[in-house]
Amino acid sequence: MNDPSPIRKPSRIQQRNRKLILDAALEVFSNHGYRGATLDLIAARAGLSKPNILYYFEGKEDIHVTLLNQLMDSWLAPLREIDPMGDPMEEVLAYVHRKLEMSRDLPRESRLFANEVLQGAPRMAPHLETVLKPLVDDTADLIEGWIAAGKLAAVDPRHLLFSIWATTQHYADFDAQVRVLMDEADVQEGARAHLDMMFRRLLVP
Amino acid sequence: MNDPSPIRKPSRIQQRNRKLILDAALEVFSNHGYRGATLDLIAARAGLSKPNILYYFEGKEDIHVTLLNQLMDSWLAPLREIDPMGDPMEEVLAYVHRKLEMSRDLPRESRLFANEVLQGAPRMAPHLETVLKPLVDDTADLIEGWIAAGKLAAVDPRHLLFSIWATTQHYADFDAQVRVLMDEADVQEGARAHLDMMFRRLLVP
DNA sequence: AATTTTCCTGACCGTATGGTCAAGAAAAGA
DNA sequence: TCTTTTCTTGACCATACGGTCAGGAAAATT
Repeated sequence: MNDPSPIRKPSRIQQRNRKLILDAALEVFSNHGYRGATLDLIAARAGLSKPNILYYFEGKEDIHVTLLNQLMDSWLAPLREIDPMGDPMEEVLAYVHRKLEMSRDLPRESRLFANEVLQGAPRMAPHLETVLKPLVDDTADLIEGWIAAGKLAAVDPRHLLFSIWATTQHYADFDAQVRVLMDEADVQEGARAHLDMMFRRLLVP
Repeated sequence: MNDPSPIRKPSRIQQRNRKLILDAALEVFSNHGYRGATLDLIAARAGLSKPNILYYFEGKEDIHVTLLNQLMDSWLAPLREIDPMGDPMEEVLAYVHRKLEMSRDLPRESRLFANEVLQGAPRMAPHLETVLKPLVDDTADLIEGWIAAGKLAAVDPRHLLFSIWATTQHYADFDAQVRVLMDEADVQEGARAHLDMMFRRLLVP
């Protein structure tokens, strides 16, 4: 009479190996896309055998979905941090800076996300609808309130968010191109100054 | 004594079928990425048999590279159209608008390019170096000249280009996400107004 | 120590996929 | 018309890949 789904806290080995696998998978998926990634590659990078990978996850898709779910949280955190009580201009600019820092510190996550959306978000559509959309709707309302209060120039909040996402993530997603075109060592600082100026000028009432 | 590489003008059948194949391949590569695309899919979409595909192209990679090479031209055309004799502000804004229109009219090309660069541009690095970089260098010089003449605000020309590319291509590359977040019918017009305002405010001296 | 549970792997399987080939069908050239 | 060249395909091949399984090793539990 075995319990079909015994709720057991994961052992130390389980925690370690799942982490190893997810980290390896993030590397591989973000570099090769879903189809380009192979279990053998993930296994090799994780230092585990392929059957052992399948012991911890149900399959390739399970790993991918797990990564995407984890990603969503850390990905949207900066958006949730916007303080409705703060100064509108500074809140938005701080958000831009946080997103740019994420692009530098978590480029694999950015590329994983880009890959998924680029293919039409086949494994993430529900999450976009249930998690991202409500948050964006709230943020749009907040920004519209700030605009109505005369604190920000009149812009479409959604197009503003698109611009912020596009410009900041560009440095992670199109890194290969950026590196060809910029010899400079400090791309990050140039980007920071540029985006700060761009969004400041856009939003000043 | 057969000439090993007889320079023959392509027959009508050859022209038609190569076009069919490239169009089908563009569709498939841009939707599934390089690894996700299969010759069977391309063949089915082109209405030809798989061996026939291989009669016209040496292999999968050959098709992909051919597409990328063709892409580069049409992709950079709007940049070449910037007129050094024109009004700086209007030239840059016209470029933004052209890029946005391309994003709407040629989304497959945009996604093909994005896919390739996302994976580190493994099949396009030479082209970026030899074709894109010189053009960007020239354009950067042009913009710096305009800035020095007091016609535009002082911005880093390369970061400006990144911002233009990122924001305009976003509507093609992240279409799946845009569609979730915007119920509106006319995303294009909203984007046009938004980007016009953003870059105008950024660049006004 | 004995037993149970968890963890791990070599060998294997079915399918998908890029690519080949021999030979026939259709155009083009004479 | 006859011949040559171009075009087309069904059948086939080798490899890669996601996934399975039986059984052994290592931990944990008793």
